[in-house]
Amino acid sequence: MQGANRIVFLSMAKQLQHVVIPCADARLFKIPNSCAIDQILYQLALNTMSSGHRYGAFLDAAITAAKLAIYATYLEQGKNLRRTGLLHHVEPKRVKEIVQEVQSALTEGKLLKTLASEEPKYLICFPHLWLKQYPWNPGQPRVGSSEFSAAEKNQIEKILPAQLPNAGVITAFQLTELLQLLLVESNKHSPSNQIVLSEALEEHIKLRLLESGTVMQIELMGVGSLYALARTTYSPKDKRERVYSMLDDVADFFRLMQSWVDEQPDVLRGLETFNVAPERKQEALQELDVMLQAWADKYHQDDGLPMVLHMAIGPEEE
Amino acid sequence: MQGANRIVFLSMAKQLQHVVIPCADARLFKIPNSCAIDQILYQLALNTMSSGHRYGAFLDAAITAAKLAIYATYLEQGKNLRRTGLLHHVEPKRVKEIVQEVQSALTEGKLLKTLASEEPKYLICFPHLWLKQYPWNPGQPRVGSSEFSAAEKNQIEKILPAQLPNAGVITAFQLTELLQLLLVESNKHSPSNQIVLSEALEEHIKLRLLESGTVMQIELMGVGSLYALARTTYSPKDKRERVYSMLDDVADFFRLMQSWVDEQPDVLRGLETFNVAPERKQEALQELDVMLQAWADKYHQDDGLPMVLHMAIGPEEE
DNA sequence: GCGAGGTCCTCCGCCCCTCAG
DNA sequence: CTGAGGGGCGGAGGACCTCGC
Repeated sequence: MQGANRIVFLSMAKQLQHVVIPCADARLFKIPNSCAIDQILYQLALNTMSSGHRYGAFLDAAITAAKLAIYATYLEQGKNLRRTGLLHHVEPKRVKEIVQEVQSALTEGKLLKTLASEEPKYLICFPHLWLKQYPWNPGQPRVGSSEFSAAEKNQIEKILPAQLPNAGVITAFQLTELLQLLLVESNKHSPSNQIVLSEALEEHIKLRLLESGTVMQIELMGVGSLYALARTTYSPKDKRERVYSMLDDVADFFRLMQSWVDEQPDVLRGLETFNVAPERKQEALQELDVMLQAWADKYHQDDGLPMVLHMAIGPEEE
Repeated sequence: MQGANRIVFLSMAKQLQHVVIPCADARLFKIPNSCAIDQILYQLALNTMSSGHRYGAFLDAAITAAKLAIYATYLEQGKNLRRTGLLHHVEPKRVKEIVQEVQSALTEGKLLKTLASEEPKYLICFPHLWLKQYPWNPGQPRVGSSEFSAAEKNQIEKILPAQLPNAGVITAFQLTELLQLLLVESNKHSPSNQIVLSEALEEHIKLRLLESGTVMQIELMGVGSLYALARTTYSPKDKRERVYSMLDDVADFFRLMQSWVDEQPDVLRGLETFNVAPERKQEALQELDVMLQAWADKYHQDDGLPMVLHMAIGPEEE
């Protein structure tokens, strides 16, 4: 393995631009026999899972939400296990476990299995860990491993893109080590919910990192692969910012609508459906935008009650 | 059992107004370590489960949503089982099962476990079935069972509220029979997803019916209970209409925001935060309402493109 | 790389029962 | 009617392996 005069052939450094079928509306099919909640759940699942969360993580989050709902009922029903169980069709024994789990989360700070803000930590934190563990300064060889001769290292570097973060190029083994380390750190941070890095999980994470363009794979003919850090942040799509805004908006919109259902004062729901002439569409949207801002400005007063307004407008469905 | 001169004492006909702890914000606790998606899931769980859906039904719906997301990825990835599995950390074998399940739902019309499909039909349809099976006409005795003497029947009827649907009063046994029948009908309608009426499930449904005020229980001292239909519709809270509107709004708002993320044309997102003086609040909200309608009217044109606008405004969180 | 097949373990959604306060 | 035990079944998430293409 240790390179004598072995010839290192490099395939194109590829950023794994996989064939993505131009089937952008794959996700738009109508769910047969569904209601509004089903639609919302589907939207959530799409956003969650296509941003890199595991399938199981989404299910866990949904289960956690349901457990919290059970806990809320439990409190509302005067801490009556049996009754709560009956209302939700859950075994009283199970209700008790759930209540204890939620309580220990609320008081002792134990963590529930939520999506915990962000993308999976092992994806978000990965670039930072790499930069820390394998720093690189201009002038040094990128390839740290002693498996390669100076000539080989040179050859490898030639094929790398010009603009790379200041991080070393590492071997497959080192990559696995990094992932291992990441999980250990992550587990240290949250003592419950211990994750073990199974082979299956490792492969999943590697594919996510490659597919998102965070990591770049350099194939060496016959002797495995090297890996380079391509970006300092994990970002599955460049729409990231917009996706976050969307989810925040939806969550807060939901909260407001719930207040509206509960007939809280000072909450207004607006719903307008109408038809607009195509040629006046832009004009209309622009006028609305200006109008709203003017309205908010007009009534704004620094020491007043903080208010928030959410709005979305677009073509009607069907 | 068959009544001779047995004295039938009735406890107060009770509509089971159970003690509800004035802990209306039980459901408002902050989820530790959560993100927007977690909040949305929690809102969904609360609404789903407090409207009578089973705990397991919500989980099933979430699982179905995740399966659909997997199917979407599968299509996007050019029908590559292994890759899809890797991306979402699911066994390829499992992916295959999921794909087949979704496909047979889309093509053969097999039903997925959505909330709509399992919409507590057994709650919604129950009053109608009762009316059909045990009709009652003014003048007849309400109590059909031959277990009771005319005097006893009279005694029972005196205790009933004045305004009841035109349905007979039935025994516990007949109630169970009704539930049984309901499940059979429901299963006939959807050959997959067979539900069996276990004792636990029966108790769950009965409590839901009582707790929602759909059914009324009349306790006979020592000799079991009778049941009367109190309303012709199942409505857990009187907020039902508003809840539906909310969920529809949120789902459609979500759809529009998704279009905004994808930078579709003609989609506008609006977000305004500002402070308003308490004394001008009402004025401001009213002006906004009027302004929006005027705006929609101004640009409306019968043969134009159908557009929809969603808005919610209220106090900011915290 | 891909699909197809098999095996294992564990958790948990459900089902039922009893008994003491 | 409540809590607190008991026992049991089945499905499915998760992980592992080999084989043939």
